Amino acid sequence: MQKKTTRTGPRGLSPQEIVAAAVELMEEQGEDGFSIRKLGSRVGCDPMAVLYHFRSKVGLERAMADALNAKLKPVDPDGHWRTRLTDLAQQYRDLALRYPQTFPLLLRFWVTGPADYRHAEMIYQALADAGLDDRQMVDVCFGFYAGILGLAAAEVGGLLKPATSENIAEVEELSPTAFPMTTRLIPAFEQQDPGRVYGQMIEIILDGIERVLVR
Amino acid sequence: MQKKTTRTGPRGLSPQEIVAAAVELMEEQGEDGFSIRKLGSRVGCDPMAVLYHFRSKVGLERAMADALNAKLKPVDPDGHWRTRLTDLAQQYRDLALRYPQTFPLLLRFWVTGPADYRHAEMIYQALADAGLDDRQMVDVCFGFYAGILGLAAAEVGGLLKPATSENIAEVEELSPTAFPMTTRLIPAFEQQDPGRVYGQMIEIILDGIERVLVR
DNA sequence: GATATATTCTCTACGTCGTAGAAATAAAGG
DNA sequence: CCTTTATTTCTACGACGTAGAGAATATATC
Repeated sequence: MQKKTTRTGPRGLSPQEIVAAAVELMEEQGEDGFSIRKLGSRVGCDPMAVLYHFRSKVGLERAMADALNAKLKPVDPDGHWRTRLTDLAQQYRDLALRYPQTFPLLLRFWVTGPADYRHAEMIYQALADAGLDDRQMVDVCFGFYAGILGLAAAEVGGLLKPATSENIAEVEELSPTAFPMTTRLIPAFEQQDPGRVYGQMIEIILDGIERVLVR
Repeated sequence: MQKKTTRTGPRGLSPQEIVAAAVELMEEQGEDGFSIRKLGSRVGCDPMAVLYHFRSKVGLERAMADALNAKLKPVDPDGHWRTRLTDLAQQYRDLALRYPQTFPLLLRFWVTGPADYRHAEMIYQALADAGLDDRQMVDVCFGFYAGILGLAAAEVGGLLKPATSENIAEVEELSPTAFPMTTRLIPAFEQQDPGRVYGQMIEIILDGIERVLVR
């Protein structure tokens, strides 16, 4: 009779490694192809072992989001406040570009874990250096964060890409009288550059923050 | 013998009504509780009839997103450009608050359908009135849209809400030396107001747009 | 060392899901 | 009438998340 080869009991499965494998799987297969079962077979354990560590699929996804968040590096505290916020914003963009499939989780779980506090603290300090008062700091911090995540998510969603020829064809179908601006801007659509849009928008927000002071 | 009561063949099932019922179902049950099968039983047809009209669940979700988008009303074209953009931004906020479960679809399908063009045209015209050149108009339009959607999504995600006592307790656990700002701002956390954060951020963005001109 | 307890992992099974494929019905055009 | 086309239903399949029970290991207590 065949002896059962499956072994149970503690094997030192590390939650961190599971999360890392989960992010990898998500990037390879996308949200639709991502499942606890596939993840289990990838890390070589029963699917239920994953759930034991994270309680549910949602719990795992939360952990994945926090793992992404934890990849951000502290900004240089000696830089100008604008430089620091720009740096942080660019880090979010880079994160989104490197993990396009996983990044949207950050917009499902707006607060994911301890890493959030570190980033918020950086933003608060930058805004304090900018001269905002306490209430403004809190308001602007959350607004800034939400705006950045929206921008980064839009980029991985493909909104900021230069228009394809199909896009252009679609726009050319529009009535020039009903859509005078849209049709006029066709040449500009083809020359869109996600990085430029992103950077431009960051500048706009930082300029706006500066003007909070004089209002 | 019981006569089969199920009837097949055209019955005048309208895609629009299906989408409306889908949004309703999504609002009642949330994303997890939302399924084609439940939707079918709600509109009184076989689940596959739904798929016939929308090809797939994703196709249906796209249509739902576009249906939400189509609820926005044109802004008064005679208003100041700032008023128009503020109005539009507030409409997105209202939409998110009224359809919190469905709204996140807009961040999955960044461009959903024809309604998008109408909104984009409004933004272009406002930005033209603000004095931006063609390239700036396109860049800022997409950036503005992404930022607004991020803000609205953050609000329905609960990021902008005043801190709960559990939040506060969590922050109080942080080291005051490692998190000087965060701990200092505790009083401000309790007095957060989503509407104020949202409005403040819109102002910041509009101020920033204005300053694009003088750079 | 022996025993008890807690932790970690596997197995089995259940209900639900999206949807491919085929068949049935109705409407429209000849 | 017949043929074609557009709708709707039926059936069935594989995959999914996870509850519940049990097995194996580690750790604590004596």
